[in-house]
Amino acid sequence: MKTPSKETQAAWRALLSVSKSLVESIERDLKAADLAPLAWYDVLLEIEKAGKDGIRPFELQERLLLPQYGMSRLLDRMDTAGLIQRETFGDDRRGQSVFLTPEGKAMRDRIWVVYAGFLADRIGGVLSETDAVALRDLLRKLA
Amino acid sequence: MKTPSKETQAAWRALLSVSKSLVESIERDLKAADLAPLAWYDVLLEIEKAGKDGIRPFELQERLLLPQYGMSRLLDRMDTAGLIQRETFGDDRRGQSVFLTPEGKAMRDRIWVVYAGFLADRIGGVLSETDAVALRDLLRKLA
DNA sequence: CCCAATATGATGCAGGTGCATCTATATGCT
DNA sequence: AGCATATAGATGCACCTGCATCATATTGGG
Repeated sequence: MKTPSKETQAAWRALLSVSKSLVESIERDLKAADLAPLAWYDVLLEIEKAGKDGIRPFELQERLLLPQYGMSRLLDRMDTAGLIQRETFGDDRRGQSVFLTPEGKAMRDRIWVVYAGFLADRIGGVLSETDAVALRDLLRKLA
Repeated sequence: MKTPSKETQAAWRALLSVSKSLVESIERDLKAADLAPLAWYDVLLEIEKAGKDGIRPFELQERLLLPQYGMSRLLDRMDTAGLIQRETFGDDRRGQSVFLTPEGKAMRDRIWVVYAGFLADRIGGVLSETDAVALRDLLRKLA
């Protein structure tokens, strides 16, 4: 049987526990500030980056690594919350294009205040620029 | 507003996406082999490490970073699946001690075959020992 | 000794996720 | 054109998770 080295196992355990702790931490911060969760931020950001033509749900799925049904329901909730709009368009009547509402844009901005603080504090405050680059490079090897 | 550097943001995005992808990947492998999910493995391992006296649920919560109700229900399911046993004991009649059944031990062993292969392949195969140590150290700074 | 505070674990409810499947439209092969 | 296949997105169902709260047992202060 293939057996991973102690170093491999230690790196993996650190990866699991650190990412879990950090995600839970930022999610708590967002909830405490009455803001939407991280997944919503990612969607809001992608839509905003897409610009005035909006973006197709299936493109969002691919970029954010969500399953199709997951994105469908996430967009449902964000729509209900008034943060996005979905419009069918003539080109392909199966599809739709997703846009931010002003409230969606405002929500992204408010989340970013908390999120940026978290990143600057919990990551920027702990890792030097050199460390951050090294970490990113090591993680990329795993991708 | 505090703004995290580009390097900080890139490291964070890599951390999020790599840990997510790897976890989904091992979960898929386990499911494909008809085995229990990762969280179950962690519990089975901790119980086994605890030895013949078993382990208390609240100790499992602390070690595995699960909320109390999460561990309570996880143990319910594992009990129903016949992998563990819970016994109340005289010392503190609020509490209980958790033990592996033979099936639980067997499940842990079978999961480890898949899990070890995954780690050796997807991490050990990609990172040198030096890389693995460096990654672990960088992640520890974030903990 | 008694009562408030604390610790251990369980549970009702609302909401989120995975899986399979469904509907509707578009494309391609003959 | 006609029909099989593929693509975009929605949804029913079972299960899982978070939150609040509960029940029970223990501890500590007066």
